[in-house]
Amino acid sequence: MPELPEVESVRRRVRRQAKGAEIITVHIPRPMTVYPQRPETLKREAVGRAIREVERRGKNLLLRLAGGAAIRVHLRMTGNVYVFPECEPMPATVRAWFELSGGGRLVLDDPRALARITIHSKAELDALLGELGPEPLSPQFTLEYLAGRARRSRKPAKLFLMDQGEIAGLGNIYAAEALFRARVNPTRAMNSLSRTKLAALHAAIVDVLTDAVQSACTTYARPGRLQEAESFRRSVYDREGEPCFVCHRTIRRISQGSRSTYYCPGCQR
DNA sequence: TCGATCCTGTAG
DNA sequence: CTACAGGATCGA
Repeated sequence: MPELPEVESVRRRVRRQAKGAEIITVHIPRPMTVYPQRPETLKREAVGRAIREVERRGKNLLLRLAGGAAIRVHLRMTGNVYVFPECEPMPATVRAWFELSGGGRLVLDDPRALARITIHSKAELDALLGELGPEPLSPQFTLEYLAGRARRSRKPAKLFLMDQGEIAGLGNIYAAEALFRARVNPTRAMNSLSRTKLAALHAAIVDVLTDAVQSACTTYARPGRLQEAESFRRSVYDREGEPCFVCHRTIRRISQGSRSTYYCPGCQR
């Protein structure tokens, strides 16, 4: 669901509202939320600890706790995290929540109940995050890196971009939008792209995500559904049958890896 | 690489 | 009613 830009907006909000607070109690109204761990484990390891920092790695939201452990929140398709004042009633779709010192409640809200919260030691978390590719908005994500990985991958470009082990944080929307901006056909095998195309794709990924982070962070101040940022203009995603803004041909939808891919058959050859 | 699975909401 | 949804994982 939320992709990197939306998770980043959540991170900034949660950091402002929860950094420094101590976790007083833990409530897991929906035990599956903690799968494959047990609610007891999360309670035992989190209660009494202060939230030292709120970070993001790919689509993972990380609450770094005093003492070295970290809580990992993955929002999946429809999750959202925010801090509620104690006095406000919580939605029925809250799947887990922490009572914080100072009276706030840090809440994981998720109608579809697919989001997950787990707690990890430093070593455990490092191993988990080690599976991820580089952050696309960090200096580690270079054209050299992309070209090196591309050379070894026969995957269609769209699936490559969505592979969290290649690049961390792109999902269905921004992968499609980056391919459009780079004028790359989503079905093209990664190892068949020219250096020029790879350079365009690298730049497009950075541009699209930079724009989207900007939009997402201005769109979400408070609780609500995390759709993609309102002010981000989709060029292809969910525009099947509509005209391309650039060449006016009809946007098409195909299936890749049992997900929808949208693209412009004129611009992306 | 596909299909099922975890779930609920919404659009058609 | 069915199809589909911005994610990820697992087994066939």
